[in-house]
Amino acid sequence: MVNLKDLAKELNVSVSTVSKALKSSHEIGAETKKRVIELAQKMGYSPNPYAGFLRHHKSKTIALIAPELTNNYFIQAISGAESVAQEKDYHLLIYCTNDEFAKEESILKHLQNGRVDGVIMSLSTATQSYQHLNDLIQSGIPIVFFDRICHEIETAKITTDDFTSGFNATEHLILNGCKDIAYLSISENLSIDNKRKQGYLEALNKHNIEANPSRIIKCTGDDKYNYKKIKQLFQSDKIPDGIFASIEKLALSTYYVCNELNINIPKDTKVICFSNLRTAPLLNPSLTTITQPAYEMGKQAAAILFKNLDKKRSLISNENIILKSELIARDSTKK
Amino acid sequence: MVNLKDLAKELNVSVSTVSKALKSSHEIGAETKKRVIELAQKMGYSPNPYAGFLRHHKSKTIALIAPELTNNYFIQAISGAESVAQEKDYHLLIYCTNDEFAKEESILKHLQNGRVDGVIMSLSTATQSYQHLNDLIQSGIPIVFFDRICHEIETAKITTDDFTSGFNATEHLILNGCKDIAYLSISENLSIDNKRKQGYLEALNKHNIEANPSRIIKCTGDDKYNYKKIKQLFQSDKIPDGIFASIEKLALSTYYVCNELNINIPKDTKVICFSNLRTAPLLNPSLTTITQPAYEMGKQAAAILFKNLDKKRSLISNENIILKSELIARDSTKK
DNA sequence: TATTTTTGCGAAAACGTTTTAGTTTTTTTT
DNA sequence: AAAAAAAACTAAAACGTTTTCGCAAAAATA
Repeated sequence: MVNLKDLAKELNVSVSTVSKALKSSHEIGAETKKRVIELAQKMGYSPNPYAGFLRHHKSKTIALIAPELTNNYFIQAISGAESVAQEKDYHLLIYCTNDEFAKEESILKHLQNGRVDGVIMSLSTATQSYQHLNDLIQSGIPIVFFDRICHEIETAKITTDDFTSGFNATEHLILNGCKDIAYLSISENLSIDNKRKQGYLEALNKHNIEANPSRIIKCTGDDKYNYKKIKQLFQSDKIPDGIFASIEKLALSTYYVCNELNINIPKDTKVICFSNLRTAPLLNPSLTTITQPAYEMGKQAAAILFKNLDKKRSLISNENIILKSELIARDSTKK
Repeated sequence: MVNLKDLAKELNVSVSTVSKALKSSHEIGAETKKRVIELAQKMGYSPNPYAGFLRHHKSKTIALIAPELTNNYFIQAISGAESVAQEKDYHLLIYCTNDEFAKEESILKHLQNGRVDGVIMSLSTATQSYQHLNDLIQSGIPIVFFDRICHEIETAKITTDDFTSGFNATEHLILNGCKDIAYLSISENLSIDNKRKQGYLEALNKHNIEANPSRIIKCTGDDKYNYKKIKQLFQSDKIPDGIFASIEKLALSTYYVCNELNINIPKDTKVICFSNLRTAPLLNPSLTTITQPAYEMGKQAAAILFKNLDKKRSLISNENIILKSELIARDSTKK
């Protein structure tokens, strides 16, 4: 790997001359500049990013932390963030917490030493304390949250209109004839889950349907467990005539359960869920979804982070950016 | 951000003492070690990764370059690589080429300065020359290829048994009654595509079916274009009774076309494809797939890269690791 | 007790940049 | 012609580590 010293020696000039020539400083004569630039080109010189860091303390790198990677929502968000990073000539580190609090803590601790200039993240479902987040921010590294945000921390947060979407989803089921709707919850720790649930409750309330606490099913990150839980739901005397799944995989588990138990969707029970599944129209039956603008959310999260990185101060002021989700009605909720 | 100097000043010892104490060097007395470690803990010291790089020239970072991110195969592979990186205490940079050659070139050029210790990559469909790959390797940064590999470069390559799988897929269609099978090709530049196609041709040959060149449909990265091309195929006088799609999205386009044209799968035409779609069993009809062990491929690619990073020399010796794909028969190819 | 060895620590160089503060030479101004 | 200013370049410090070398004091050995 060729460095400034190599170039300097070859040209019989000093290292500082080479450095300045490459930055086209006015201190260097036209002739010298030309020679330096040509040789640098020829020898394939590229400044060492880590040496540069030591001077100006900018790593040109950001991190994105997600609870899962193999998830249609997150991968689209990552893709959005990646596109902005690439455009800004930044580098993007990816970390996955696997929805484990310990891993989330450990990852954040590893980032406290200046490896990255900023962080974009979505909380793990297991996260209930926020010390690790505050620590990172205190050490001068800003965080922007998206989707699974942390209200307790002052910074920018990108979400969708979860309450409204939860309300609309539930009302959509009601308007299609559902009277006994179950809500599949992913985690009480998550604000998005709570908002969606509140929308659900509000819609029931508006339509004078009494909310039944036993119809709020607490699911987890474990597919097997969820499957069992949902199966129980459909093996009881009275099965719900509508399912509102807070996240995609809970709806898919519902599909599998209904397949096994020979329950017809949408005749016996209707299903709607938050989802970024591209094959939703091709499912059997096609799945009614509330689709979040995941790619756009990733883009905006990155954009707002970069906007703040340009400033001096590392604290990002509190800001809630709320994008709209789209309800796409398909056969799984047909009357 | 607290550094060694801060700790040294606070404890009235030298910087080198602090450094050694933290590495638990035998040169430092037990008492001093304890004081240093305790203060470091208290002040939240974490060594600056970039300063360290300058000494030992290890960035503890690798890059993964993929042609797309929003793709079930690649995201699983990324997830596999991420898990290994995290286990090895490495950091993973993600880059997406969008299947553009220029972007692939530019990304690789940006990595030549030592930002990463190694690269895991899958070629863009547009890549036909390999200078940029050789340049990177020449500059001391090893590359491991997975799936969309480059035969022309000596290094480790992780693939699946594409020829055999292509053969099996085609034979599966034939055994289910297909006599006129179209192959949807994604790019002639890609070795995986060629291998799959050869498997297809070999199966036809074995079963005494004459290969028809017009049944090899050259698709691209553009969904709209592919849709049109496939639609044409199904609007001709004689439609194929079997479709073997080289990649997932071409099968999905086929589903959409058949939906629109009211062509019944599997009655009118059967469909099989390479796919890592988790909802394949839930599609209408459920989709017969050849599923690659994507997560495992990502893991192995990372593992073999790390194994070589431990060694001194940066050249990875030629090695072809071939994993098995699995054909999962579902309704889309039912007799 | 005199000598050697060990222990515990510090000074300084090195990694590859950038930047500040010179220094020399040339050019311009008075 | 003397003084000032500008141009073109260099030396050296700095960023935060690690590591080599050196040195003094203490401990072990002769």
